[in-house]
Amino acid sequence: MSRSATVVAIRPHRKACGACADCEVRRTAVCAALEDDEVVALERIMGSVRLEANAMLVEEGAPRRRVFSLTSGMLRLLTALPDGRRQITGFLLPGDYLGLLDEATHTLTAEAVVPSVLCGFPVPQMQDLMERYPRLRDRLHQMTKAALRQAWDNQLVLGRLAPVEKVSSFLLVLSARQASGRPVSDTVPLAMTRADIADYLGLTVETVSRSFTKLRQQGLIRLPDAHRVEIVDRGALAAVAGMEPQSSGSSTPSTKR
Amino acid sequence: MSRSATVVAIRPHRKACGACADCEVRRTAVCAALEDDEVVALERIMGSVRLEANAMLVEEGAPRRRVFSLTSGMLRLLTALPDGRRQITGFLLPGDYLGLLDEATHTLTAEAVVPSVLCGFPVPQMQDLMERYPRLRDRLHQMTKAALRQAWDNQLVLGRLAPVEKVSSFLLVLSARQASGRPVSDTVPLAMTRADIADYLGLTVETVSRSFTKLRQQGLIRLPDAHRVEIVDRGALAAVAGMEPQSSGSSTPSTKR
DNA sequence: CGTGTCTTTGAGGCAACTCAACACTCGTGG
DNA sequence: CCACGAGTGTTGAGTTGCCTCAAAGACACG
Repeated sequence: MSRSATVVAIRPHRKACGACADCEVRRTAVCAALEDDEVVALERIMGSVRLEANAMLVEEGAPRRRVFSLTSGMLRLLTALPDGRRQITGFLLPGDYLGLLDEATHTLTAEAVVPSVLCGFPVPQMQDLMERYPRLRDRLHQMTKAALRQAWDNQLVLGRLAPVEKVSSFLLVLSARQASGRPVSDTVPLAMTRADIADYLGLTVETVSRSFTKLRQQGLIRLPDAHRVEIVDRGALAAVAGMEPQSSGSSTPSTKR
Repeated sequence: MSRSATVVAIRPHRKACGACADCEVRRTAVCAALEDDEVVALERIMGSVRLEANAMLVEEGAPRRRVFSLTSGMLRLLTALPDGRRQITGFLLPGDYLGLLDEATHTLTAEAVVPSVLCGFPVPQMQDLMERYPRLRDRLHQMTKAALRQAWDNQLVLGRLAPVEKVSSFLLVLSARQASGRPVSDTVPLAMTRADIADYLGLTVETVSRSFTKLRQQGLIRLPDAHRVEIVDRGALAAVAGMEPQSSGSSTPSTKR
């Protein structure tokens, strides 16, 4: 079993590897709410966290002592049932925030999909900063709303889309999110495993794999390797994802009305 | 077709039927953030909205001119696919807020499940008030976080629970929400139809009906009539809902690991 | 070059969906 | 007052498609 390589080095973030000023996500993460001269306040309470692949950052139910901002890598957020079933609620990309819900304990487990780096902030001090800089609080509110939007979209995907549709939707959304600003590339890197995709979409690994194969056979995507997807026909993929009527070919996804 | 009886009477809320002061949801809705003497500001920009059953309040994509607070009745929030499939994202109970996401257009369709009454607030004036009363904005932030929590829970339900588990979970959550403060009653009124429940849980009406029957036959619930459920064995119901290990009887929900 | 993990593909079973029929409630109007 | 029809809920029979189980290929790592 490779899963599980628990906590991690938490270094008090000295000016070691370049400050916030030249951070990759300076303009997209929480800190985007602050001016350059204000960010130092954030920097002062900040700790740096490095995670190896599959390392667990926080576990569901654990006390919520710190909140995090992902600077590089990818995290999966998940809940697990007693019998082992998993539901991945979402993937965190660079710039995303961990700890939107200010409850006493974490409501989701967070694990690294690939080696990742985060900024960690002690909760009490973060609250102080939020009072001092209202824009910081506003930014978190805004990120909460974005997360809610995503969660609502996911409910549609989970509840009403057929497997092939789910995978199509997943690819399009991931493609758009990873582009994030830059023009969308047609090559989408899939950092996560099929098992993660399955647990995100409410399917099994086999069904995910078969769905990829179907999309490839229909010429909508190419699969140079298991962790890279080339989107060949974006329009058709969107149509399959159930985002457009487009009664084109004879493709018969499944459950309709 | 009874569905669709579009918009509604919007009266400029005179002091007709008692002011906010003696409102049912005065202490649970958005307005709970304001003192009695501050609420008048809210009252001044407020309009009253009455909906008959199945009337549509706002449609997905329509410009978001007003936001609402539900005072009585029940609303369903949903998205529909071009081919007619529906996913109900959630149900609004008295005290709940409609318009948490401040986007230009509504992201969800809102329809009345039963005759309902709401307070409506023009968006620009509401924003003014939020600047004047920060606690109002804080309250909305808090309600957004609660909604996010719910949406995350729903993802687990939709993605990983078997039909009977879904229905059990639904009953328990609804029971808790409708109690809202008061001690939870074991009799849960179901205002919505089986079709609504199905579209909420990602099932068909038949499967929902059969799930109710199973739970009844196992003695976990009683069904005095189609729209009232008596919870007989809360613990067992929670166990079925996948919230506890409890390897009791021979019940075999389905998809496990 | 083994070993373990991940991915893909195949075969088969079972559960949820589809289709269909019937029971029930509740207005409406004869 | 009762017949009627529409809407809703339940139950049954059959089918489809996803999951389960199994095995082999692909790939990374030691």
